[in-house]
Amino acid sequence: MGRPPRTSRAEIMAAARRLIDRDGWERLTMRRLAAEAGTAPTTLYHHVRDKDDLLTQLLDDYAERMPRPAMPADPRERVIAAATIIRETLAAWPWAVEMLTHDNQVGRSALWMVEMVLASAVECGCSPEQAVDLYRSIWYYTAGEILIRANRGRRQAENTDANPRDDRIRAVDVAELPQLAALADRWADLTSRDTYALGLRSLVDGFLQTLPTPG
Amino acid sequence: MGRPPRTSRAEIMAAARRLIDRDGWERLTMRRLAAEAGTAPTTLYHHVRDKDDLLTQLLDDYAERMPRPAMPADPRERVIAAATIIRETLAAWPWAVEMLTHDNQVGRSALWMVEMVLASAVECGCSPEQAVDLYRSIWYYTAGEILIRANRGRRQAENTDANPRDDRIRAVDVAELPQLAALADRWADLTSRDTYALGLRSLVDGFLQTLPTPG
DNA sequence: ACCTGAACACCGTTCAAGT
DNA sequence: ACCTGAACACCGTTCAAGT
Repeated sequence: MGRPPRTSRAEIMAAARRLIDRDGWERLTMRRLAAEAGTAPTTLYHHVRDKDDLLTQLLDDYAERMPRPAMPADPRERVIAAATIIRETLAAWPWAVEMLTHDNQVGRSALWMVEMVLASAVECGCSPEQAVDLYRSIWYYTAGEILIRANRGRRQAENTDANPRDDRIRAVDVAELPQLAALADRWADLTSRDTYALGLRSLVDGFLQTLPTPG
Repeated sequence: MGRPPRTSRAEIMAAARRLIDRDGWERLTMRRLAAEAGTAPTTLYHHVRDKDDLLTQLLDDYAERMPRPAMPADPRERVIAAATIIRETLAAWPWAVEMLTHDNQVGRSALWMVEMVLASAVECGCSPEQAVDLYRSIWYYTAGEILIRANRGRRQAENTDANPRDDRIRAVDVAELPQLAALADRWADLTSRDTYALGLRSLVDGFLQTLPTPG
């Protein structure tokens, strides 16, 4: 029962996706993955170099599935739109961001979005160098937003009556920290709103405004 | 030899700091920490609830050591200055950011910096809600920058001749990705520059510019 | 060629037992 | 009260042996 390859790369990847979607990204271990794929843990090492290699391949596969919707004609709006797609794609799979900050390569199949930001920025009047600077600023902002938001969600799930975490904000010294004290009650609400678009637009507008207007 | 407490919280924290500074944040384990502190791993659990608790205490201690330099008079410059201090403080200890995105509470002793941003933003003409939005945008940008930069450094160290990682950018399709192709040779240089201040200023300027000018 | 069990060198944490 | 060894339930990875 078994001379032809019984376990394929595709099967392993599919099992990994199932595992992540069902149990969460942090529960993906080689041993559990092997169980999910129906093989021995050691067999996996015939198809991937190590766990890092597995994750990289997983990420590339995911990036390939990313939608490539039509882009607005206005270049500035195109920068915004491209960033928003990056953000929405990654927000749906926040583990990918954790991966991206660790193995910081965007993956071949996501490069078209980097290109989109760069080309649009140049159309807005940026030099190539400035385009890279803008792209990097947007990426920092986006990666930070997703990471923090993802872990916020996870923390909220754990935040039972037994271990409340917001006491620090609540018990704030009114004299020394008046703004925080005044906002303490509304802090949870205020920080749970989605303000990604607002900050993104501020960043892009603020960056482009320093350039000489074309024409 | 041993009825009075031989191991104190302070000793454990000092050992943890030594371990992190010497071997790096990812090498901090309960077992290694115990060895460094000269006790049994199980003894640690008398002084901290679990590893997460240890890290939180470690972070609070660190935040307390943070400098509180004089702030500029101009409120907009104060926003910039406060953010820059956050960034510089955390950049010196990047593991803290990783911690912060996981256990997303700034720590009591860092709250004065949040207050600084909020109060300055209000002085710039923000409503309290807008001040929170600006603070959050800045925090996303800052956290992302530090995380990505920290892991960039780590990756560079590992990037031997044997496993080059920049091939993706180099082997880019000139027809489909012209901007990237044109920048390929300079990509490493361009992305290693420190552009934190530039992006921060863009973000703050872009945000504040949408407000009605006071006076 | 492909798969496997046993083994190595680790983790965080609990708990009954020691002083 | 404070500390401890043994143990539990895990990790990623290697390697010699099996079909």
